[in-house]
Amino acid sequence: MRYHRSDVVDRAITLLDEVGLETLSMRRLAADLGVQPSALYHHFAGKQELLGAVADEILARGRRSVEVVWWTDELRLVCAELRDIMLRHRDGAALVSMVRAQGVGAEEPVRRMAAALRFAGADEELARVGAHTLFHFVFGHVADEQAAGAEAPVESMDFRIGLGVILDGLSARLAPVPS
Amino acid sequence: MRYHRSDVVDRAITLLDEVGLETLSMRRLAADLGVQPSALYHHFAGKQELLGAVADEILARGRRSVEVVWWTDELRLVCAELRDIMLRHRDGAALVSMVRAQGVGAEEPVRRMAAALRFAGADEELARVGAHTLFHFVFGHVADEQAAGAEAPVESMDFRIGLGVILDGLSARLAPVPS
DNA sequence: AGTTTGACCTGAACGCCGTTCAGGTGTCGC
DNA sequence: GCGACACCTGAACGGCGTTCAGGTCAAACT
Repeated sequence: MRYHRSDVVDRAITLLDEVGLETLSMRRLAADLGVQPSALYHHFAGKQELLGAVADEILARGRRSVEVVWWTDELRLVCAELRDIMLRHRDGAALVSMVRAQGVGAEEPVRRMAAALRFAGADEELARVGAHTLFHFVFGHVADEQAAGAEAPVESMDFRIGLGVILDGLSARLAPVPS
Repeated sequence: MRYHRSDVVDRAITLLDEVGLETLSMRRLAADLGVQPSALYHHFAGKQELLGAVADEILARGRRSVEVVWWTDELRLVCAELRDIMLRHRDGAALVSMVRAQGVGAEEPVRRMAAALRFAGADEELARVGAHTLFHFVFGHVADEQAAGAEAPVESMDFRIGLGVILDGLSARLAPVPS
């Protein structure tokens, strides 16, 4: 069989769901494709780049368009959507966090949150800080859920509460109480 | 030379600062101590346990007592202190996050934050959620700083702002505006 | 139609890694 | 003096990411 870059990414995602991030190795993925490990290096410079592509593909697959009603609702929806996307794949949150921390992809979530904040009237600084704060909350929280191994609770109360806390804090900086 | 568990932990911390988390291997640590790799398994069941002990030691070394003035100041101080501790060691935040996520140590920061919140009048749920939210913010933020490789800015504006956002959100749930 | 290109792959090797195990050795309490 | 035990040796196992020189085959070009 002969593969394209996207075939390899697809199979990597399937394998990720089967065996988890820790067990997902170049050799294992190659064996799964019926190919020598060295063949993968024709498509990717290394494992980091592969995982970056996997993370970006996972994020791209979950895109939904959101009707904007009110900025805090929009951010709430974006965060809930990101949580759903992560919960769709084993170790999804850990993967995306890792990839973003190493600067090899997964920049879209932060960009989206920052854009929503700017749209809500935040200045550049607050948009940047707020987006990172939300990112660390959402992905940290979901990574915890997934590491716990438990099946995803249909609705996590803690997630809603924590998200509400941050949004309230942002709210106070965007729409200060009239004097 | 003959070593105790604590000697190994001490040397591991020094080596961590020298070579970083990625390069800190059992074999390298053993070579550094002038000992066979297998010797380490007399002190620790595996690498995870070693890293857990290292994280706990790093956290223990940074303990300061804090005079409580007002709960939001206390939390601000605790978070700033944790940030300082992490910045003292290469990849400190990444190490502690990893160790906590895998449940092999580093539970004190969350416990301390939760205790402070309970003391401020939070119920069990808000204390738990608030503590995790703060943890993910502090360690996520510092991990980003350290991954960027840049020397630690003496004072990070973004850290203060993000922390302020979360504390404001918590504040709203602890001391609701009088009607 | 014949030739060339280049995408995709092979097979072997290199130097790491964490971990296990059977057995040695020296120090400390009795 | 002696036994117990904390600490270590030395060798091996299986796995990892990565490199490299070279092979193959379909598609594009003349």
